[in-house]
Amino acid sequence: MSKKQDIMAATLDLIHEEGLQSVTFSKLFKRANVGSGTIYNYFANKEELVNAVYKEARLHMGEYLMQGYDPEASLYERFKCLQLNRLRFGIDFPKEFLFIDSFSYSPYISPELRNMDDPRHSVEVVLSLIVEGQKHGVIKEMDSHFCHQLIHGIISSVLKGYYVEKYPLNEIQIQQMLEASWKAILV
Amino acid sequence: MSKKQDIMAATLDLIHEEGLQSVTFSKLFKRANVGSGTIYNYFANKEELVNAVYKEARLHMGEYLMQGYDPEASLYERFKCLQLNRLRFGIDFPKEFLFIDSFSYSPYISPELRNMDDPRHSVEVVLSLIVEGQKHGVIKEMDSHFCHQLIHGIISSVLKGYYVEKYPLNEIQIQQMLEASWKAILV
Amino acid sequence: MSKKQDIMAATLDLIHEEGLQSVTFSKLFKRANVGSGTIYNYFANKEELVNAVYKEARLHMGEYLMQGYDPEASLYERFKCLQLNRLRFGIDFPKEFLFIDSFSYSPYISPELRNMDDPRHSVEVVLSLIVEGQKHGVIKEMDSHFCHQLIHGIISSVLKGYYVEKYPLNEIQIQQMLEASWKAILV
Amino acid sequence: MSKKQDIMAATLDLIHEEGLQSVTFSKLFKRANVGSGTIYNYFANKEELVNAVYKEARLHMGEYLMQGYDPEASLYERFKCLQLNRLRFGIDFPKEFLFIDSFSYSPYISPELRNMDDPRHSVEVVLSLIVEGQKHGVIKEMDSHFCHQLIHGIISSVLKGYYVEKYPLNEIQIQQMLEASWKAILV
DNA sequence: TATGAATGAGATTTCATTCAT
DNA sequence: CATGAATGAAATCTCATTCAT
Repeated sequence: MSKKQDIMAATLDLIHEEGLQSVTFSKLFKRANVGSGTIYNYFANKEELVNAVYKEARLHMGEYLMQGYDPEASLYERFKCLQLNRLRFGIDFPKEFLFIDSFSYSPYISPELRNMDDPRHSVEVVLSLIVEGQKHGVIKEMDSHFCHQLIHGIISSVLKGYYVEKYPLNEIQIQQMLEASWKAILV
Repeated sequence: MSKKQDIMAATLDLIHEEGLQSVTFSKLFKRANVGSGTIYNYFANKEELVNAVYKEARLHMGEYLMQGYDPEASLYERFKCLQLNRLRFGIDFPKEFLFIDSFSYSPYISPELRNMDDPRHSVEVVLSLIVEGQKHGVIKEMDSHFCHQLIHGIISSVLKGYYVEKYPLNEIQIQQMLEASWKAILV
Repeated sequence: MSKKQDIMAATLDLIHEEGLQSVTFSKLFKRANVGSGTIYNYFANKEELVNAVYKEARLHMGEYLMQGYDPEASLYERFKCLQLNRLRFGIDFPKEFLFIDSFSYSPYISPELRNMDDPRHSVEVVLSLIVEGQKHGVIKEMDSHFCHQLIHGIISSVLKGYYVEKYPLNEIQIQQMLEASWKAILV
Repeated sequence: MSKKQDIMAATLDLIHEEGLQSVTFSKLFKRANVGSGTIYNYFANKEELVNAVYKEARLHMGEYLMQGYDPEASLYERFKCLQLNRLRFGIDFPKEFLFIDSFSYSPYISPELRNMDDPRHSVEVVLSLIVEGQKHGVIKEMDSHFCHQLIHGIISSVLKGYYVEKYPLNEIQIQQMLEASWKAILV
């Protein structure tokens, strides 16, 4: 792995373990096993580093969300695919997921980055799925971004409870989550 | 307003505007219009200050959630009251709401504080409401904490989209949110 | 003496002893006997500090140049007063003099500062003295700034040779310098 | 041009533009268009590089000063030749001239280098010219080094005023400088 | 209580130098 | 010879905290 990757991975680890406000460069260098000046070959400062980590995590998640997505499948099948992919991303990559969740609404992340779409256009896909469902009279009429927030909010919240071990997250809960988020937006 | 209140208000303002990691004491003193030593008459250090602000916000929210709560009302009326109170708290006190939301899972807040209940027992009330609904066959069987996360996640998420001006949040959206969260957990 | 004065005096000392490029903050703090953060209460950074020291030295020299200056005295008496004052300033305050001499034409000093006049208007006095002498047919016609440089250049150069102990600088040499600079600009 | 020459030229340029204390190796490499390790093939460290640049500039100036010098010419002709050569060197090679002027008394330059004479013995020539003039009763009796400083000081000072565009430096001013420096040391 | 100049530990950042290619 | 990524010692700078007033 390249030094740059080492640094970004160590950054994500430390933010997850101790929170951004206690990530110092010296902890970072030790963790990433690089010299103290090395970071400046890649990032002008801490803010740029954190933004780069955020961007990479978003790209990773965007990629993951589209796994196995079949544009020809039924509306519900596609909904289910997107919701499950998101949940599984949160289960498989808790550090990335929590980091994105915490910083998406933080002043640390620039608004352009917050509103970025990814190469697989996962954001657009969700939004157009919602609009399509509304056109077919299956999903309730409402602002598509609002609807987007509804179904994602459920996943985030369920994952956070799982992360602090309020409950397990196995097939039963996964089905409950899926059902809840689908029923929430049906007409 | 007392010096102590000035300091706590300035802390919340700055956390909201720039994020905890960029709140420095010198910014705080300028904003609160107090001398740099004054804070130490009230708080032993920065962590204590932030915890005090968190505690106050939690108490404020706990109080707010129980406004107009009638234990004799119908299940749905009580559900509606709690959900609307929470949403309205987020609308009326965005700084408090976001602060609680961001730091509830942060290492900066002591675990005892994170798990605190308030004098009005708002957390317990929600959980027992869920259990009661399940006993009556109205709410779907699932872990009550899981269910709690579902309905709160919707509110948090909807509010965050509103905060970044993705959409307005007037009576129409409020009703949509209410309906969505109720349908999400019905049998 | 105030901390600010301590810092500025230590800066001048160190620049004189080791040159600007080897003045580090840690040497500065030790020499000035202040804590490492103290400087930032007074100067935003090193450049501001050096500029402040330069400005103070210029003010000091401007003050010194006008000592005993009698506007009613004869042209030569006034010339002599100004030249002697400048030379004596160089003898009495070698650190200030050399610092001004070295940095006046260095990119480190902002052009506004280089061209500053002082409250006693010593620069203007010299220039108008030259113009007056030219009007009376005593001093050769030439650009007054050019003439200014001629007579100051002699002093600077003589002082620098003295500083490295090429020769002593007692009454004999002082009279020789005075005579040379006067003859240099006569018609 | 060789890499070595590129590096030395870039060093002189940067010192002229920003001052020695802000010449960093990374600026140097970019300017000289060489890799960061290349310099160590030619110079052991920064100090050696700067000393090499100083030495080359001194040799260049020493060579230049003796241009067209005719040992058989009259005393004034020889004086004039040396003074004009020095002035013209300053006009044609401002970076070299200023660099020599600034660093001749700086601790960065080793003392042996500061006191070097050049292969054309320009320093000795000036000093013996002064002594000869005094023997013939043309130049006023004074320490020859002192006299040397007088006439060089005029040139340096006039050049520095010209560099910061206080006045032009064409034939008129050149003659005025020549006359002034000659009259300054006549009996 | 309230203040704010002073502090210094520790954070960030720079930059001359090395070394594998 | 030439390169430039990597280094880490040393520099600059920040900021929570103290303390005399």
